[in-house]
Amino acid sequence: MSNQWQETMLAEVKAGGRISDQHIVDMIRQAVLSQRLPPGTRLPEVALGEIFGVSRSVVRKALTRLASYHVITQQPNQVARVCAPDIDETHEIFAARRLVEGEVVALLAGKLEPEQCAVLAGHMEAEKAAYAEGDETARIEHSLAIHHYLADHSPNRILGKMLSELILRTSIVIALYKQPSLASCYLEGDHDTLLARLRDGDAEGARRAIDNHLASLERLLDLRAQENRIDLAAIFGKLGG
Amino acid sequence: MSNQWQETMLAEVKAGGRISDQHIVDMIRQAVLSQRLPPGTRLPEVALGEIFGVSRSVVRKALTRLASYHVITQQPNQVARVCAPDIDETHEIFAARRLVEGEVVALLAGKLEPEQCAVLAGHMEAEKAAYAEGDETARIEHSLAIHHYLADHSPNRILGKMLSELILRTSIVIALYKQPSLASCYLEGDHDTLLARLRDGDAEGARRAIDNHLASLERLLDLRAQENRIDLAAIFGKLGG
DNA sequence: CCTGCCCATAGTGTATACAAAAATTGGCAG
DNA sequence: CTGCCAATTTTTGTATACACTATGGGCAGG
Repeated sequence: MSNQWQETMLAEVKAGGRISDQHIVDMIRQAVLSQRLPPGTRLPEVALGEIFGVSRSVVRKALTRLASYHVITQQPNQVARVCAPDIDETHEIFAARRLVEGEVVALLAGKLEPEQCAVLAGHMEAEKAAYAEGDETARIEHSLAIHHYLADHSPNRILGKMLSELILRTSIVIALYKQPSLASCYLEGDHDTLLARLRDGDAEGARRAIDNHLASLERLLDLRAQENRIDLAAIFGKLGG
Repeated sequence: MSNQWQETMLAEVKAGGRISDQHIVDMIRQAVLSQRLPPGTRLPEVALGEIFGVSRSVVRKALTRLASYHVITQQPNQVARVCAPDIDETHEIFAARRLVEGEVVALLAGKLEPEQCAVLAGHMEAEKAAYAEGDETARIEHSLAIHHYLADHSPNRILGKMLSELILRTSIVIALYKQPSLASCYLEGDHDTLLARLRDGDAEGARRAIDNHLASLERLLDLRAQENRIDLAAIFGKLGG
């Protein structure tokens, strides 16, 4: 449990000063988003308390909220863990996100100011560059920034919040089910097509673009016969060690 | 603060036995759904603790979760209150619900077993009867049962959960903005039309039916120039008392 | 009569103690 | 060597104490 993300958080704590449950929620969410803490990771309350320099009360509040957001699972008397949705749930997450993000971009089509489009375009450029350099961490960062930007600027703020949550859950399942053979889940041109439709004010085109994008992304995952995926990993781990 | 719902809850507590935060969440949610606790109601932690016979720890956990579900609002150092969304947010809630519930019924079209349709038909009959008798409480109960049944049986469970939450939030805004002149928000035939489309397996028809239904419902509310709605209530209260 | 300040009260924020449940480890028997 | 049981440790569940913040009412001053 003495991993990388802990040190990152600790550093941030020491720099920032007072820490509230909101900060803890944000940090853990960020760590999950950027796939620094993988699905299934144990999150004991005392350990988190020591890391953040607060008592269990605050940690518990943060964990309760993270559970509401479906970032972690909490079963009675058991340690909280980062969610690890099964295959069925993964399909449902993607379907829900297609619906919600489709509506958000449809609402957004033709409503973005030029400078807002420029922000999106900037992230797209950066994403492309990061992909070219093979910097997958940076690429994910910019890809997420694009989708979160859409969520944050949704004319319907409720759909925006829903989309934020679905982006997070999508990140989790990508971390879980990404085909090991693939170095990246980059889909060349998808984001550019979307931006073009948004600029044109083509609501239905934007919806289709996002729908295609997410469908392609889902296809990049390995979502067959789950059964022993985890058991195999354990076995290989033993053999390798 | 010594209202009706408290007694109902207390009775349930004495009957049931041990109470967990989940029970508290359910009871408060139910009380909000059935409009027994109106928007803006104060929910102090100690009072709730005494009512349910638990300490603030448990109450706090329940409140944290209710805040995540947007049932209550929690601002630092202030007492929790039942949410009272403004007009803009009300429109957004309805728009989100149209999208989500539309998709749910589209997915459900042609997939319901005859006995499931019978359950729905039963609630619709009961709703109609309650309306005829002027029993608005019972009518709301059955109307909610219909929509919750759809949510609970959504093939996509994630959309189902989202719909549940949106139904709850819709109840809140109806309680807030219902035109005082209207005795009921009953829309004759809407639910029957929906059931017919579901039976026929007409996905798009079902989507349209729900969309119409919700649009009509929204139109029954008084969503003009909010400004002094609350102030007026306070003034009338003073004059009346 | 109205306004602004101050204090009493109510209520939340956080830490901590103790109890109970789950996970782990070790040893022991087969 | 394997499987099972028990003791130990880890971890969560709940209550409670104390500190801090907001709220409302009364009082002095204008």
